[in-house]
Amino acid sequence: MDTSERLIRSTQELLRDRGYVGTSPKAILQHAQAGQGSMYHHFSGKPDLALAAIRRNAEEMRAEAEAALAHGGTALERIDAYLLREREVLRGCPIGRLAQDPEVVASEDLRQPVQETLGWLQERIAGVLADGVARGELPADLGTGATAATIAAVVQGGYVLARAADSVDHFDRAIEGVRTLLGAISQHRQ
Amino acid sequence: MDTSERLIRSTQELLRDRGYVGTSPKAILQHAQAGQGSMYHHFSGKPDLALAAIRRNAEEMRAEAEAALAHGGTALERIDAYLLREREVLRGCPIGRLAQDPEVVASEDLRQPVQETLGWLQERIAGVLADGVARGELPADLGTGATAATIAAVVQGGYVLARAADSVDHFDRAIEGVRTLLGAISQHRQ
DNA sequence: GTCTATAGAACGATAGAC
DNA sequence: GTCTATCGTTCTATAGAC
Repeated sequence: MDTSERLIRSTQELLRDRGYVGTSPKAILQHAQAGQGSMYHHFSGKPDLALAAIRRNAEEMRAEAEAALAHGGTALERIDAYLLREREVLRGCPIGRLAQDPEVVASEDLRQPVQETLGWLQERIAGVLADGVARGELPADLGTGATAATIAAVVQGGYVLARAADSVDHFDRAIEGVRTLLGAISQHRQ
Repeated sequence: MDTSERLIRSTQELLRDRGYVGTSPKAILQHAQAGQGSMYHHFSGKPDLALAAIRRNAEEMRAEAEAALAHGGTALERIDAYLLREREVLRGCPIGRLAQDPEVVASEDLRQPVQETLGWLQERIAGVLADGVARGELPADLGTGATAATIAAVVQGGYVLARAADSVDHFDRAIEGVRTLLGAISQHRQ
């Protein structure tokens, strides 16, 4: 693996674990086993390298979400596949994490991939729900956009509750709650 | 207002906006209009002052949540009062914010009030839901604990989605979705 | 209690040799 | 492309005068 790639991957890890303000170039260089010169040869500075790493994290998260949501079955089975997919819960969401970082939110460039990815996720979930409505699996008056936002929020909030309690159970419990609510509404269809 | 109080309140503001790793003693002192000596006279250092500020933020958040949840009416009306209470959404949750901070999570002392507050919140919501079940407003087989976790997670996740999009609408949409789901289940009672 | 001065380390970035 | 040396600043904390 070349140095540029090692730098990006190291930054992905550190951004996820410590956020942007909590990640120093020095820490990245140590993790990537690279020298000062390498980083400033391949990237213009910390924001540039971080942007590359955030985009990579965004691609990966999108691919994993898509893999779950593209499954066959009913709309609810596809949502379940997404909600129950494997996650490193206590490390937090590599993208959602950054929405809480003051310098990411303050920078149009750094925030853009975060906004795009979470926006895409909600639209993708809303599409799956709309399929379910079209097939008569879900009530016709289900607000697909609002429900999709709720599903995405439960996952993001689940990370928060789990990290606060230092326990994956708290994530699982929030997911269980929303799955129960969704299951009840599906049997409630017109 | 005395200096100690000004230091705590300034730290409350900065912790909420920038987190623990993003907040320096220097920034606190400027915000509080205090000198270097004052801070180290009243507090042993950054962690000590941060702990005082986190506890204060926790008290305040708890009081505001309690005010909403203690309202009269049905269980769902009380949950609604909580979900719809005024918030500075784009600033994020003063407590949930800290669950994403690497140094808060790494310190037992700093994480404790975060864990306690979010734990209390979920128990309080679960209690309101249990009241609703006892009164026949909600289905007997509602998992009150899991549902409470979901409600708390939607709020925390709503902050994340809103900050990512730089738009309060994204918070409101997630809240709308969970209110609709809860409303449907309440008419679904046995 | 509050001030200024200072400490040693880490911060993010640049320079210039190889 | 990568290295080491260095820059000016900020970080968190301490010292000592007042």
